Amino acid sequence: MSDDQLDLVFGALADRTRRAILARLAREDANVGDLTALFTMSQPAISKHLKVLEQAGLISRNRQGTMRLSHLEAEPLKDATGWLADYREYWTESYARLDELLESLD
Amino acid sequence: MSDDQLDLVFGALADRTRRAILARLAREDANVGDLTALFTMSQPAISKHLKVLEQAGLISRNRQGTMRLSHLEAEPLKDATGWLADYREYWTESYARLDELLESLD
DNA sequence: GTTATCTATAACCAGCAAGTTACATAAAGG
DNA sequence: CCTTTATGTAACTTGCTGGTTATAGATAAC
Repeated sequence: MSDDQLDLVFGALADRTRRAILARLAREDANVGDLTALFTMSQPAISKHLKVLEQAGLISRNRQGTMRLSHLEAEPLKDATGWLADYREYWTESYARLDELLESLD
Repeated sequence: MSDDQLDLVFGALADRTRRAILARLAREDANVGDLTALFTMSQPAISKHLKVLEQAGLISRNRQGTMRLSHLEAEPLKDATGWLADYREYWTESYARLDELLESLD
């Protein structure tokens, strides 16, 4: 994954509103109105966040009537995880398998 | 991990210079001069990046004579990976084990 | 074609981020 | 002490981020 792409992905994840949007989209696709209702900010603000997420490749969007549904595209999250994984040997539990960590999060 | 902490960690990772600093520190601790030599920017700029990394918990620093050694603290990277892992079921290879991905990166 | 609904865009503002140069501070050595 | 080396801090500039309001554009319904 290129530095440019990592800039976009980590930059997108650096905002808690955008992380919350991703969490919402993980459950189900949503339109702009749905997402706006979740936060205390204006619809244009949400549209901007969606644009950032789209440019990072984290969501795709398609029209459904007058609405535009946002859909989670988690592939870049995998790539970001891959980047982070290079450091797993420096974690405290150096030799614990990562999926054990993952289990512990459930 | 708190939203505040995730803001700091992902924010720190959103800059390629800081990612490169982490990559360097993964090999060996380094002082500010060492790190400055790796980039085309001034020493104060590097000191600022180190401050950001320190506030995110990604490095620790201790004096060694007139120098200050930066040391990688990868625990927050584990936490960030944990956050990302919640989305692993949405990745294309939905049911591939994450450690298989990790192997493929070596 | 008018209207209503949903979303995008434009213009603006405040604050922060990332860099600079100049200078201050800390520790070690003669 | 005075100097040298290494690093931090202050002040400043530039540009981006995240929000706002107002308005424009696209689609569906009538």
